Amino acid sequence: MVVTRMVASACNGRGQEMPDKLDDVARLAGVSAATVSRALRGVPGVAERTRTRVLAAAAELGYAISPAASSLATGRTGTVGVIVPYVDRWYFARLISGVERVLRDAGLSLLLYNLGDDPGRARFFADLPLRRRVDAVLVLSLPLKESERELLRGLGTPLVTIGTEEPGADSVGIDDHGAAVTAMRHLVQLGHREIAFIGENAPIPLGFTTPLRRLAAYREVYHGACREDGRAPDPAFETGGGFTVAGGERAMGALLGLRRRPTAVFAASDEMAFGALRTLRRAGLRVPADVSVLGFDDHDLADLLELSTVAQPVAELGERAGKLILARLSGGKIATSPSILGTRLVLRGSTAPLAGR
Amino acid sequence: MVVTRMVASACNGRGQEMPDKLDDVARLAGVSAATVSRALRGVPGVAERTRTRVLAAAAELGYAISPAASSLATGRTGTVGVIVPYVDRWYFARLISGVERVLRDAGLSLLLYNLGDDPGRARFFADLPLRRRVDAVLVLSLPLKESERELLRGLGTPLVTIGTEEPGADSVGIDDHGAAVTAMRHLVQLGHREIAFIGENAPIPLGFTTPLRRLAAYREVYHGACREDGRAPDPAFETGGGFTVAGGERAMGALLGLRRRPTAVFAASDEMAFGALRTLRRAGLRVPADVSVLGFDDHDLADLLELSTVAQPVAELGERAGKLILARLSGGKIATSPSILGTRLVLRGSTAPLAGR
DNA sequence: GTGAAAGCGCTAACAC
DNA sequence: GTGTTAGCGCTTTCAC
Repeated sequence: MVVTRMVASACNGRGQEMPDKLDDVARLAGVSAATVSRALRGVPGVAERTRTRVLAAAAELGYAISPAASSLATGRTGTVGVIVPYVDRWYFARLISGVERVLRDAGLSLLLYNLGDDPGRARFFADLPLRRRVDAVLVLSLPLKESERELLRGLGTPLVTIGTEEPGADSVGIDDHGAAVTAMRHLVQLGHREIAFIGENAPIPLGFTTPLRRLAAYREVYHGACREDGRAPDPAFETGGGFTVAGGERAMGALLGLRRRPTAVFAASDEMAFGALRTLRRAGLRVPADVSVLGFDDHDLADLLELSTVAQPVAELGERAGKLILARLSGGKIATSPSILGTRLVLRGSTAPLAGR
Repeated sequence: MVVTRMVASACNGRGQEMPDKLDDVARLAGVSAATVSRALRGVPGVAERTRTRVLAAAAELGYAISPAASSLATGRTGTVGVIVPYVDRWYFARLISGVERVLRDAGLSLLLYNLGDDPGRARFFADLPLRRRVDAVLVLSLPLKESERELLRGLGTPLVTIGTEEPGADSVGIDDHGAAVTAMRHLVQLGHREIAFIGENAPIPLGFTTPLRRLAAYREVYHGACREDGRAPDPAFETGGGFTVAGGERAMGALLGLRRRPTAVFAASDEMAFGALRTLRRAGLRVPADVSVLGFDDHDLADLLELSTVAQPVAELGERAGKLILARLSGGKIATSPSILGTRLVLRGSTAPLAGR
């Protein structure tokens, strides 16, 4: 009978069911619950022999501390909340992946909150489901309204952001403006003067600032080039693609409808650039012979589509943010915020010198 | 001094710091803690007037229940654990997005566990960090070893899977085999006989079964077609691409190196098909004139790349799984498992009739 | 180095 | 309907 039961109960040879408590381990190890607690958490003040004995007992029972009880007693949760505007876009998925890796290595769990649409965002901040549920909060590429920021800070946990800077938060990001300027200059150096931009449509749905910074860089360089030539910049060259392939397609379509057509296009994301490529192809235009296209991100498929782009180290941004969290959590000192990672221009087949005319 | 403190403590005009307790609300509302608890959770047995009074008091204090204390008392956590092999691949990110949406709507939180590599996977099952941390577990497209399954079932929580069937778990998925057969038949009907397959390389890293089912369908149709013609199937036509673009590129390269070249290729994922497209393009071969390519998934960019493919409703799979979890959690009865969602063949520009020779 | 006891903040019986 | 009373399972002084 016993044998049967042991086989049936599987998994570790003992008929262990979930409800094992600290005291069970204590009894088995012949010590008090307090000692077990200390031993299991590796805090100093337990004799080595005792510790090993406790560990053995715990292992035998397949025991694991109850996070709820532990967190009630300590106030710590072992969890970090990650707030994102999207999870199924390349950039965000990649970011999450990077963050997750370092949190996991540190033994922390990741609670994922996707804001969804605007009502969803409002509900999130009204309910604040991560309140008292996390030890730290990470906000991914999502500029916060002041009220939202205050709510998050009111949580009393470290706050880290990627891609935006918020007072009271550590942040990691890239030099959006500088990278975009470099990209634009590349187009200008190729001889392009009629350069269009595909960025975000206003009003910006979830309030990104990134597109704004890239737009500013675009204007800086494009207007500068126009000025040198004594021509007027064309405001119709500033379009929005909503950071999606379909949006990029539409934006490019609009640009092709202009009397004055651009000879080069700078898209604030690769996905929009992909869309632009498609519209161009369908219109029978060749890239880069007829139109140069430059993206931003270095999406997994940019290489496949021969897209020239600005590469940013997305996974590393996530990892860096994760490490920042770990540092804050362990009370370590933080290097001067924000921490900026490098980008680089990756030239592939979608940009070329302006064809002489 | 008091004023200074209140200002410093910021955040909502009241000097409220995190540690608000049920009793504070009770005192303010002039009722007992038990009543507050009942009112806040919306359980029946509280007079309407009382409830509103309590709600008002709670709102005034900006009070929210402590999840840790609540979960210690009830045993419920309001959280579901989602286990994935990858988070930054299109299919998984999409799945997660779908699941998250329904969990969020139901007020549940999502704890994300990315297994990472094999050691990571081993560590995950050794530590089982979600133990006692979640009310249910969802496993995404990840066939479990028996020991792993038993560990998860030992958690005593509902177990739901997507893309795999596990004893003791509810599951949702697609008819992989049927969909792949349909895809292959399409190629055969186009006149193709030399059809290659890009699937998973053995040994399978994280143990997918999906590729196996698609491979089986490939063989069934391809071998059948060969038999009719009295030719021998070419085993070299079965290649592995690791479900990545780069893998697909390599696999296609290998296929082009064969003396007997395929006239059509069926890839078990769009990403691998993308890679194949690229290799073909680089080799100077035209798609579909020289080689037809058929994918599987209907990735966001399949449309962009004119890839014919088998569309599967990924987000819906996630949503369905989420709903299954909600049903289990509310003790509802579950429809006969597994629940299979439909797929459809999407014909775009990458497949065409075999050019007459 | 180890144990006893007092919470952590909530919920669930059980009375009233 | 509402209040009282025990816990839920751990951590943490404070003694020893």
